[in-house]
Amino acid sequence: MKFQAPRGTNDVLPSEAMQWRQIERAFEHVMGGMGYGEIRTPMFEEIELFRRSSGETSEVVSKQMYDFHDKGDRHLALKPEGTAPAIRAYLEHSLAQPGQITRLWYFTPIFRYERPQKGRYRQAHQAGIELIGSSSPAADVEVIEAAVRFYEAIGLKDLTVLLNSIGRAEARIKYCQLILDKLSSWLPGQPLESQQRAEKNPLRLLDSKDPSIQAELVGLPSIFESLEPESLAHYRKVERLLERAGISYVQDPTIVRGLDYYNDTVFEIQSSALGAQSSLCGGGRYDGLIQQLGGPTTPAVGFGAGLERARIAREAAGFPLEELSVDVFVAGEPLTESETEAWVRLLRQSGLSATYDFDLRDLKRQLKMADRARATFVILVGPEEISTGVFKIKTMAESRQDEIPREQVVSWLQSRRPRAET
RNA sequence: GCGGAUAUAGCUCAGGGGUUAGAGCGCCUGUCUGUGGCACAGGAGGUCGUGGGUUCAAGACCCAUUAUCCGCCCCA
Repeated sequence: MKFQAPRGTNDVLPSEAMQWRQIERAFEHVMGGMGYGEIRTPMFEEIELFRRSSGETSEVVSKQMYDFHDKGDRHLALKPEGTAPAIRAYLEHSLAQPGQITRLWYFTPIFRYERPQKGRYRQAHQAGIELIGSSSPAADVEVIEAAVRFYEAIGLKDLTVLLNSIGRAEARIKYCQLILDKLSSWLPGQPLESQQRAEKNPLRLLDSKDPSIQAELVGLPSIFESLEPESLAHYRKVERLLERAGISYVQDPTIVRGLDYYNDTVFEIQSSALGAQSSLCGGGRYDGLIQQLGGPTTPAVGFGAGLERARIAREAAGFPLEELSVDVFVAGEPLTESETEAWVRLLRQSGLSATYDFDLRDLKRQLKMADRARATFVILVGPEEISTGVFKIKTMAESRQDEIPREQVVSWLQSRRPRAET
């Protein structure tokens, strides 16, 4: 019996793990710099939390949750997204202070039972932020800008920010009716799939790839004509502030989001490197969610970013996998075994990474090992060095060798190491 | 959940019923006695995804199953 990782899950091996750490660190750094604090929430929650927040009819809740009953017969679900748990914790611990703004970031695995594809997995990782307590368009823009700055920080270019407004519930209902009216004579003969879609969320018909639907929708007025004046003004202000921030965007009426809690501003950031799963990140404003979860009426905005997709896009953009490396390989001889070990220990305690050959085979072989291990330096610890107190240090990439007195070795290495620990 | 493709060495891939299954890269060893990379020579490594079936004979054909990829759907 051979085991393999469950469908739609991935092992992350050391060289790829380094990419992950860079991405996570960049996220933490960007969000920290904007005044966000980290929040960590459990891997699973009461299933009801997600039903109440994302909406019963959303695909995520109705079909894709990993849910289970525990031994106490609690009905739980592995979290399929990051916002609802963060808000739950925000309310549970009374982080809310009247009139104050709360900024949170998180990094979490998420779970969805879906058919896997590149960029779509059953366990994925999501990083996101929630800006709670402001209804200002400036808050929307801060959140969008945070996402953009994060992608810049990890070196991704050629991204597209897609922006839309879906207004408030009443405007949305009105607009959906418009869509249904437009399709009323056409819909009855259509596949069940389209009909169900029309029933659950007519807005979703807008981003259908079916050309016949698109043909039917020609001439449909823009959602902006149905928006309440406040929503429209909010949207226009977001546009102006984005321009002022130097963030280019494309207004896209097909961005409607799959989770029910959004209102007004919705956005996605896309990369062309990702095939069908082109969305790197999605978010928007959710002024009704906190009340829905039992809190006071509180406006909020946020986004969730898929990190697998960020990593794939980064790889497609030509970022190579990092090679594992060590700073120093200590080459010794059987005669100098204890001194060799002592050097390894000293270097490690001095903050340099160091390894050596346990078997202390011949020098040629040890140099080869050092090469394989991508050591920056090799220090030779032989009888000669020990008696004279002057050590030979090879800088591998430059094939050069320096002779350094014992007491200067550590500082010599530290000052020449390519880059400090990241 | 629907449609399609793929699975052979650590990696990328050839082989399409008939002796001991191949290449490139990687890995190991030697040429090389305190000096890596390069070159040359040699070597290790495969129950051909898994389980059944057809056949004198299956890596190849058939069925099932698992996984990955592409499109739909959905979204991160």
